[in-house]
Amino acid sequence: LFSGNLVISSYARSGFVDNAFSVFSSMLEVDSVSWNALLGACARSGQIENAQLIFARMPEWSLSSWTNLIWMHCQGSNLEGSKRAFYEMPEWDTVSSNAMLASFARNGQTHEARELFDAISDKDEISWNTILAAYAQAGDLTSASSIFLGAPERSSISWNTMLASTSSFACAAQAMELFHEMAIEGHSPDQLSFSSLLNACSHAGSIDQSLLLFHAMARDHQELLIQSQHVTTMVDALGRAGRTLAAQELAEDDGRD
RNA sequence: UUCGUCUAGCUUA
Repeated sequence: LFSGNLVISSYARSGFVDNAFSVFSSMLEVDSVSWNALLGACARSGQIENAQLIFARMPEWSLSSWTNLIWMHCQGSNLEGSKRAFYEMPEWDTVSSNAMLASFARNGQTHEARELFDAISDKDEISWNTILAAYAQAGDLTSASSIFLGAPERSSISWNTMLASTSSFACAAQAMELFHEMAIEGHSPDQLSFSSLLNACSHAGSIDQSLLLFHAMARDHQELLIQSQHVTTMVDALGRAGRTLAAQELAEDDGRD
């Protein structure tokens, strides 16, 4: 049973829903973990019909089952679906509330997100990061900053959330500043931080600044390796700016066409 | 590590 569940969940994570199904049906005995793992497999791969069938057939519903539904509808930007599941479930915990919070955030419902956030009694780091993301995605940098500063702790995810929002809703200089503060506070910028920043520069129209930054990345952060995705971003930015020659050079440096 | 929740861009367009 234990090992069967382990196999189902690993298939679920890799997106092999069919395999998860066959393991499930071949098991002599299943429990609620098996059912939830199977439900999670469908939810993750967006098989909404199947997920609903499984949900209906499950012998019992746990917090995990409901949270899977909320999360699935969140991924599909189906706010009503998330809310239906959330309000139908008998009790809430921090994880299910966080999932609902994410759905509000993704669908731009910052007020409802805030109400729910305030109502969560045991807020964890994810609750804070999710409400932060709600404001960040809506471009409300003022509220985002106050959440960011008010949170009990700031992880790399919090920093990246702020950085991404600043990159798209404020100016490149501010994004750059955050980027440096992040490092000073002991959170190494990662691939996400870089692409936000590159994007900020290219949207600011300062292609030359992007190029400088790009080369600085290669120099100062070799431990991150310049990933081809960044090269792609740069090439695209150059292309959009009509700098086809520079784009070509960059692409060739990277060994592509 | 037997099940559920948080961040960007690019691509698919």
